[in-house]
Amino acid sequence: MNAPIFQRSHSIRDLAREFGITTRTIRFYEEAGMLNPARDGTTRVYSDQDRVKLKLILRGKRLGFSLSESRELIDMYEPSSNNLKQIKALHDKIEQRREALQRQLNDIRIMEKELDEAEERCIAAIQELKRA
Amino acid sequence: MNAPIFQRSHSIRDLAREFGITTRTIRFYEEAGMLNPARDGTTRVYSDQDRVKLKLILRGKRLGFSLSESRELIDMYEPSSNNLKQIKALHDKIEQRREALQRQLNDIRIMEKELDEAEERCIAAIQELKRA
DNA sequence: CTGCAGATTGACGTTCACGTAAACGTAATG
DNA sequence: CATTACGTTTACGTGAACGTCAATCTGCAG
Repeated sequence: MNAPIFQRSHSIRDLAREFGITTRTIRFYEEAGMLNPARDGTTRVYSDQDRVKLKLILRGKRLGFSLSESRELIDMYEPSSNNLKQIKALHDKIEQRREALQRQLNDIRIMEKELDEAEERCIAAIQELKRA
Repeated sequence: MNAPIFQRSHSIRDLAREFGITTRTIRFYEEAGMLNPARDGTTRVYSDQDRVKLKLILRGKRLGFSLSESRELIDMYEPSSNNLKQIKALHDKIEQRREALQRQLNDIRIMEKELDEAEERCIAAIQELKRA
C-alpha cells in the first residue's frame, strides 16, 4: 500500500510543495484560466497533465515570460482546433517564440562573456589587495 | 562638422529612441539609483558609460531579471571597492548569476525541443485538414 | 461530540515597473 | 512674438502577480 511512483492526481498542497510556490499562486493561475483542475466535491484535484501545465508556466516565468505568454505556450500543446487558419496562426506564434528564444540565447552568451570578464577583474583586484 | 561616430554624450531622447523605451523609463531607472547622468544645468547628459549601463539593464530585463538584480549585474562592472571581503562577495554573486544563466540555458533548450514537437503536431494537423 | 488541520471563496493590500498628466522652464524657428 | 519641441519635477494612476486575512466548510483523530 505504498504511494505509487506515478501518481495520477495531486493535491494543491503537494504541487505547491513540489514547485516551491504557494497554494494562492496555484489558485491564481486557475483564476487566470491557465489551469482547470477537477473537483472532488469542492476540493481541487490535479491530474498529471495539470502538473505539466504548471511546470510550463513556471519555466516560462524563469525565462521572463508573462503569464499570458506562458498561456500561449501551453496552448501550443493542444492543437485541439480543427480550423486551418487558427493552426497556422499557432504555427506563426511558435516561430515567434523560437526567435525570442534565440535572442535570449544570444543575450545569455553575451552576459556569460561579460561575467567572465567581471570575474577576471575581480580576481585581479583580490591579487592586488593581497600584495599590498 | 558631421556628427561624430563615437558620441561621448547623448540626450535622454536619443537613448529612448535608440532602445525603444520612453524617457519616463530612463528617469525611473535613475530614481532607482541605476543611472547617474551628468547635468548641463538641469538637463540630463548621458555618457557612453551610462548608455552601456542602460543596455545592461535592458538585457537583464529580456532575461527576466528584476531591476535590483540588474543593478547587481551593473555593480559587477565596477570593482571600485578596495575591501577584500566585498570583492569576494561580488565574486560569489557572479558565480550565482552564472548558475542562474545555466538554468535558463537549460530551460531554453527544453523549450526549443518542445517547440519542435509542437510544430510537428501543428504541421501534422494541417496535413490532416488538407486531406479531409 | 469536540477540536483542529487543511480546504475553499471572497475581498482587500502590496510591490514592481512603469504610464499619464499637470505645471513649468528654455531654446530654436517661422 | 507666438508656437513648437523638448526638457524638468511632482504626483497620482495602473496592470500584473501575487500576499494576507476573514469567514466558512469539510474530514477525521481522540
